[in-house]
Amino acid sequence: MHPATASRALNPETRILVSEETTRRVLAAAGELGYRPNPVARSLRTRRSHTVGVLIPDLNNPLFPPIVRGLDDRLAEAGYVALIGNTDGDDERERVVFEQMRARHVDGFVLATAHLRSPLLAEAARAELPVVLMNRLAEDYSFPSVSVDNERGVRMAVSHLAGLGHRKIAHIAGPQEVSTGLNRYRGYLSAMAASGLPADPGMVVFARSFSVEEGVRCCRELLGSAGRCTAIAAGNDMLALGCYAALDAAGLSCPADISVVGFNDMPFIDLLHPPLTTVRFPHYQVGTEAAQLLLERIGGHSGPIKILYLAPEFISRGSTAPVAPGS
Amino acid sequence: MHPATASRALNPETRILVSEETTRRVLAAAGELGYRPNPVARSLRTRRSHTVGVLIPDLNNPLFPPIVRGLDDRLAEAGYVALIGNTDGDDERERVVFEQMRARHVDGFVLATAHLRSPLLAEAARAELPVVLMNRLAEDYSFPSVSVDNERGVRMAVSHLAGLGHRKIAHIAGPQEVSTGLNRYRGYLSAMAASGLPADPGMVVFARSFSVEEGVRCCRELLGSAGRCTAIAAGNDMLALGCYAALDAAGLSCPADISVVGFNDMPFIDLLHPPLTTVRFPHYQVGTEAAQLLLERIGGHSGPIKILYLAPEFISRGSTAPVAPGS
DNA sequence: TTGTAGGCGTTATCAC
DNA sequence: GTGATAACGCCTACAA
Repeated sequence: MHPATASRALNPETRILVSEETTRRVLAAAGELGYRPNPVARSLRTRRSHTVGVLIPDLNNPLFPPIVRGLDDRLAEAGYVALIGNTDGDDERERVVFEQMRARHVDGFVLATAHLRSPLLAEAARAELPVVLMNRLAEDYSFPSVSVDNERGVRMAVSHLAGLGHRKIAHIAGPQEVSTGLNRYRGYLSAMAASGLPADPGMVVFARSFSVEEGVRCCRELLGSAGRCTAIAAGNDMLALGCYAALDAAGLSCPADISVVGFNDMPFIDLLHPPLTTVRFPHYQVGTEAAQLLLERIGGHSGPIKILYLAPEFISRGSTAPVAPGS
Repeated sequence: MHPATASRALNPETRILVSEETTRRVLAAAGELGYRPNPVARSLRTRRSHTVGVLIPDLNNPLFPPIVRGLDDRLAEAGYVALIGNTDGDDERERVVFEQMRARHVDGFVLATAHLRSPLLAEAARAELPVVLMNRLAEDYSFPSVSVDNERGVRMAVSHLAGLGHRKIAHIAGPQEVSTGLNRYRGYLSAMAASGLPADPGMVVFARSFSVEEGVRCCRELLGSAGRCTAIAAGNDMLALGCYAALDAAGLSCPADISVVGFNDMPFIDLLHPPLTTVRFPHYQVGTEAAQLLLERIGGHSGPIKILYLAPEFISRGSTAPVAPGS
């Protein structure tokens, strides 16, 4: 037989070069023999691995599973697979995993882990590989990215609280080296201004990480300060969970004494007592859109860099209530 | 230069064949040039992709992220990466994903998705590829596997309830085509016998899936039956969550009216009201051990097939209480 | 439309 | 201890 002809017949892209009759026979034979083209050999020849690297802090963060599924599903449609790397927010691990994936000749990267000033971004730029940021933003527009409009999300939360009569609205801000932390903080400031509420610096506490423990610590700090707040807009649901615990420990009740709003709408967060009022984040779509953007770049699309924002949705549940008359 | 020699020097396994001096020079040169061996070419030659396929039902099930991290971490140590495939419990999707991974020449599989009578297992056997079952069991010992001792776990739950004075202990059983569902049901039966409690068939309802909705349905059914139970041992935490909802809807309180025990100790399940009493499952270790078993098979280890059970741990929290005197 | 030939980067197997 | 050579399976000029 004629291996080259068979190859042409097997590959949908080159099939037009082959007579229908031959194609038919080749496909039939391939079916009989259970023939499967070897993607390794193909990769060696075409220098395409049909593989992309995905760096996230930690798959155990409930934020990520739906995002990863979105990525995976869209990538699979295009014949790609994702290699997932967990970095635990550690810069060194991040670098190592990135290098290992490069060594495996991934066709591109989706980074959900980059600190705003991470050396990884410079390295990625040098690599001249397609890179898409997810749930993070490069402020200088040097990389395509997909994220939720965090500022708008927090504004929705704050104006909801203001609408309930709250004036002393505190914010537990996430880490400011991370774009979500920074932009939600900005959203808080602008929302307070827009609602005509005073921007009291004592009403903001900065968490060192998006964790329950930090939420507890920050909430405790807020409770200890003079002129106590009547509502808390937390940087995310984890921090809000910390508030629940701290309020409980302080003998305060949510929402009777203090209202709490989260951000993300984590799975099962609606089952807590009280069910958490929060800002929903279209996790799955963040994944599919990031995959889409990356596929476009991999496909040689060299148009302008796209910065995609997905709209957040405000979810009103039981953790917010009108301000108590006494306050 | 001498490509073959360089190759030998670069590969730790064959380095002994090369003089120290040469090795030193090669490594130095490689360092200078930023040389990275191409794993694709290596795979083509050695027929090893250093890649393994992992099939799970759904990454969004909170059970899986920690398991996958365990797998990933152990595999990474050995220079392997995991390709994660979500099958959503669909036999056809399962087959397709499996085939695609085979086409990518994975070196082995970790299956967490196989129904007891899934055609996938036969296919896997035919493939003569190393396969490890995770959180599932092949009853005929034809595959290595890692799972929790489900029977023992449920026995711990039931004897805890019996110790609290409960005699009418119901069970919401998971799907019986899945080994976890089946074995936990068996555990319930044997525990009831061991505690000298009657095995009333009316006290068992079978869920069609491990989901909150099915938990609601089954719990409702239990509540509707005569001689109502005073405690429920649910097949897993999701089903227990369904019980919470159904009890709520029926105006009953947990644990005052009915005690509930789950299985898995899902993340955040301790934050519910009441915090769920459950059986902990060492998720991460299931992942690392499955990876270990697979690596052994891939490494040509051809000893007897290992069936590994990890011990469950009983976690007593607020959803169980002594039986009410009136009952 | 089909055949031919060379090469992708690595390593196994010789021979030296 | 090192060099030469072929081969892994596929793709793609180019020639026929």
